[in-house]
Amino acid sequence: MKSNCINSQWIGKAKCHVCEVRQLVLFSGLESQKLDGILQQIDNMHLQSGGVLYHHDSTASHLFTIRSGFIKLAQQLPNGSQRIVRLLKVGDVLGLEALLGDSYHHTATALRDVDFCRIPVEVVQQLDREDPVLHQQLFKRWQRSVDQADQIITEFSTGSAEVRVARLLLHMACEGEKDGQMLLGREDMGEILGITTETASRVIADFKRRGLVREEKGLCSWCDLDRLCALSDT
Amino acid sequence: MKSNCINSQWIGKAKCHVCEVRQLVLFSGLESQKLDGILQQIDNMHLQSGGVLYHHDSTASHLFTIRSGFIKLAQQLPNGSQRIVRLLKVGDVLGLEALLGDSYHHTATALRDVDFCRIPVEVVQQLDREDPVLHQQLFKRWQRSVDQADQIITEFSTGSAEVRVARLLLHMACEGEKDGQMLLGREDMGEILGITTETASRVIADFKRRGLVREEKGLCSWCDLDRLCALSDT
DNA sequence: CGTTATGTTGACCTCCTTCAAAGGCTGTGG
DNA sequence: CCACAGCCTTTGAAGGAGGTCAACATAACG
Repeated sequence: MKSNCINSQWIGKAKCHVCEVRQLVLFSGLESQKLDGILQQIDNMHLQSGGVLYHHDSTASHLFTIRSGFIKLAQQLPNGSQRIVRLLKVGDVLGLEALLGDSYHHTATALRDVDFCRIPVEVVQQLDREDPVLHQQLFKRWQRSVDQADQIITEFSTGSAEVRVARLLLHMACEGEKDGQMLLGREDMGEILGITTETASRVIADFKRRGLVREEKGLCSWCDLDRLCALSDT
Repeated sequence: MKSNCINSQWIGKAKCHVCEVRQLVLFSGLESQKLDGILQQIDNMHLQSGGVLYHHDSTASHLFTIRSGFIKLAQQLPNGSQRIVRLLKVGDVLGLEALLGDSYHHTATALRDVDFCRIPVEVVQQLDREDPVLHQQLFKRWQRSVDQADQIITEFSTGSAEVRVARLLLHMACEGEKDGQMLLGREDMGEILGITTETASRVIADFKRRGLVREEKGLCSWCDLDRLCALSDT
């Protein structure tokens, strides 16, 4: 077990130059020789569904980049419940606030088994000073966080429950892996969409009856993108 | 009239070294001599309530920083209505996406008369390359955008209408000017909180009857912070 | 095989939306 | 100065969507 990652499993040192998501991840713009120097500081790790990468308010010492799987960022509400504020997938970076010396602003939890790289904040800070390419990459990642938050507001917190669920399914279908997109648990759906677990369940069950989606052990084996799309901008 | 700012009024060249919000705005960390060189490129402008700083999807050629007043950032929804995704006040920076060569991601509108500075993106890009202090400032501004978006999700898009309105009033009271905080129009409230204009009106009217707030020509002349606070984390 | 977590469904009731109309404030023109 | 238009706020009535609470089903697991 490593600090910061609770119950995560260490896989090995990062191999960014042969990484299949090279085009997506943080160091995609760096030249190979520059890259080699820093690889030994980056850990390639695995965490199973439900595992926590970091907790809200804990000291932010690393940035993370997702190699496979999904991660949710959640914040605690004053009344005790929690709200999911971001849904992250392959190529996304989390923990940028570490660069400012802040504590983490969210609790990051794996929605299914994830592979990710864990990068010490000092490594990124140093590269940021030296390399204008990474520098610009960081701007892009930050902007991406903003855009994703805006999406949660406009798509997932606006409109009827039915419409929100339809948008979420479309989102997962587009962003998801090719073979059978994952279907979120009803509770997670509720916390993303600002509705109750029961309502999420009712809508999904209704969609299944209407033949809009088919579910096979937690996976969405098929869904009618056209009709969902039509629903989503009502 | 200047490009990008519709019906805005030009006041003069920026005088960052004597700016009363110096501590807040983007260039607060720069040394004076460095500052002098760039001031002639920064315009100090005024826009009256309802005026538009920039439109969604228009070419992003400037960043903006607010010297006084309030600005809302809104996005169009597929069905035609709009949703406010951010509420900006003195010291906040908007239009950061310009640094990435994007178009603006929102429409920025003055909620009341605003003074702001308009900075060409090239100026910031150049300083960003030369000055590590500004560089770090930009990270901070981007993170602030993220935090503000998260706040819209957790505080303004979660809970009952009453609770949301209470949180919004508290937000305006804390962030607002000292002498009589402004009260938003009911339509704006609705678009921030994800409720209808009528519901916003009903809640405010009810608050007034219960003695939680007093309104005098668009200004909130008084409000019971304690009771609002108690309401807000229900 | 009981236990626990998760999904589904029903009944009821509350809160919010919708549609409609009336009241108030401001600015404009006669 | 008054009348009127236009905009925003307020209020009412009705209906519906979603929340709440509870029961039951199902699957995973020790």
